[in-house]
Amino acid sequence: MADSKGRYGKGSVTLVDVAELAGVSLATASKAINGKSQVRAETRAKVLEAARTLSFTPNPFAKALNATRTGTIGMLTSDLDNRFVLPVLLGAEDAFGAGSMSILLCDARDDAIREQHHLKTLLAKRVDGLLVVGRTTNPRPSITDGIPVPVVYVYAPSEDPNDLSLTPDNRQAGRLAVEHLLSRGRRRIALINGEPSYSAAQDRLVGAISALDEAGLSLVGGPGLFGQWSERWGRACVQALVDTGEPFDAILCGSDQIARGALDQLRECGKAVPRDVAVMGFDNWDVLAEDARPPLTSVDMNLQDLGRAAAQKLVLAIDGAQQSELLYGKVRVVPRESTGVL
Amino acid sequence: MADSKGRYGKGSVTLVDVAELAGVSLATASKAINGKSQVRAETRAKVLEAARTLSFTPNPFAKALNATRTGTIGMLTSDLDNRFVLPVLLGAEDAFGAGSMSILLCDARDDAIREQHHLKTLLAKRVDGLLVVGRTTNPRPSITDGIPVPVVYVYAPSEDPNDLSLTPDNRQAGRLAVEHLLSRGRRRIALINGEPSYSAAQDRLVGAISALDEAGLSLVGGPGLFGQWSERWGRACVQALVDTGEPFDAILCGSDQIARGALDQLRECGKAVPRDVAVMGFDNWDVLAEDARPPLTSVDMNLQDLGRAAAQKLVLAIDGAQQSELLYGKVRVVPRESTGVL
DNA sequence: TTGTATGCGTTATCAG
DNA sequence: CTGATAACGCATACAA
Repeated sequence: MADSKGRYGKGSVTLVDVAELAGVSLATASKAINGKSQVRAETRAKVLEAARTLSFTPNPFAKALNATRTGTIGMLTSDLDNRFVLPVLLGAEDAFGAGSMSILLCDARDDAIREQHHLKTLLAKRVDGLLVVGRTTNPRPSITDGIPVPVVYVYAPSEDPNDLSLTPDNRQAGRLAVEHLLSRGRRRIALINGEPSYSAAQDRLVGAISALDEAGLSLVGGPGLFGQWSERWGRACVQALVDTGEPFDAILCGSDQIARGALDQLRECGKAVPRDVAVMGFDNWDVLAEDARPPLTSVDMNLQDLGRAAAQKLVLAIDGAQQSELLYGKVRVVPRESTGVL
Repeated sequence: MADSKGRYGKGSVTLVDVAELAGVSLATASKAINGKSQVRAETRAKVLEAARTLSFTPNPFAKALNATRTGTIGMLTSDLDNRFVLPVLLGAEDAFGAGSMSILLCDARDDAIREQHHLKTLLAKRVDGLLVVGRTTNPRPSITDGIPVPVVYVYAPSEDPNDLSLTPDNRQAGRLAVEHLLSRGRRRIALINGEPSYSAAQDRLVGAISALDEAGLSLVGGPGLFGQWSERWGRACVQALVDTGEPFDAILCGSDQIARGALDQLRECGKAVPRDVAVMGFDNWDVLAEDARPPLTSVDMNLQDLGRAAAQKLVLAIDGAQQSELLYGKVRVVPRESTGVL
């Protein structure tokens, strides 16, 4: 806060002012305010009262000069302009805010040079810890070496297994998706995947196949249907699938966007969803999923929880709890009409 | 940075260490590093060299203790979980980053209590200025009163005309949209609008009508087509429009989502786009617009530029340039196939 | 229980 | 040009 004149700096009220008004010494005022035990209750009350009437706010810089903690953490994002980092950011902000930590935001625009620069800046500002948020779930280079504070990697795990990373469980996502379709009585499932360079695409495929395996089934059209994360790709694949004449009763799509394309094309091909074909996607992007025709079943990656968990881990690490592991965030199926009546 | 042992605090290298190594006094070292003129070039070189070998980084808190500036600004968002604030955030981050200012991020979750709390926190951290980012373009309550630092409002302008606000020019957006359609030879234009409680919806309508007026035209179906920002609403309106039998050759949609719904329904009604009907939306949301069938013409609100401009204004204000006005950010039409061949 | 004195790392003001 | 030295606001060891 500021003084009555609404200014910082010279004009603002300091501990000395509070002490003066309370009629005690600087040291006593400090102890009273910081809840130290060696001060009479009565005195403490006086000080607190004085602090309140002056609307005293301790200068964080003077404080940080002695303390080891600064109460701020650095958030280093690779690409803010990405709808996946937003929920992570949100979750982290939520968790930190609850613990009265502030977050310093830096975005690297997916550029290593900028990342180095921002890293320097954050460390210069003496952040207590670092949260590194990736652009994809592909493992990314570690920055932990030589960094004097704890680092937690979210979304994109670190390549170094000695680091602490949190990433959504894409294998489990693939598995759950298939299990959901199986539970709806589907047996001939095709998978229209996204870009092969994304480990999310690969991992979901692995999960899906293993779930199918256990049921003695395999993917209609084969496991190699990689392409783009776009509606266009979804449409093209459905058309190709129909053209082959191979029967199928479900399409698992690598993303909600792909699923939207698939839905459109199925309609044009005269296939009813979910009667003839069940369709589901990944990400549970509400804007796309809820207004699809019919509303789209999707796997929610629980990104906000992931961000929250990462923040909590970081706080723990700052408090000295050394951890190094790769943690997988829980995911869940959100059923809607596209895979059958509820 | 940290010392060779990679720690902060007691272990880290200070200006004293640098001075010692360089064989000069503390004061001289300080001047040399801060580029003060009263120091021999030779001496300066020595100091700089020493600083480099020790990888000295000035302690920002000690610095801030004397200075009035802290080099950080507070960003107070109303709702991070909103795709419109992201570009604004990005632009601001970009502008601040270029000027070596850091941004402290706080999200109020659209809750006044939380906002007050975060405001307090930010001020306690002695931010040099505040950027308040709204959730919609509806004017929002001012927080400027009693705040000891400059405040700039982005996206949602302040209700107080004495504040400095930046908001996208929605009227101009409506006008440009209509002018674009007119330039494509369309004369019978309908407007499917979003929620009436959004001033964005109202302002765009005003702009559209005035442009039509000047051409001696008026909206097909009347100006009252308010509803939701959803595909569903777009579909419903198109159906209703077709049912009335009233002829139309263009549909201006309040958002890209609405436009997507409109496109879908037009196809089902056997209307070809853009041959029979031109369609355009607002926001230029790439994911929706580029993959639409056909790709959707849309008005880009230039949110990232808006954020950048706001950041620059804030820096100016921090430097003492008092300003108080409501600035409108430029918007632009991004033509795609849905309004005609290019 | 309270007060005094000192240090945290830097910048700024003076002398030299 | 350079170097002591006093702030800056707070916490804390130590003395009373």
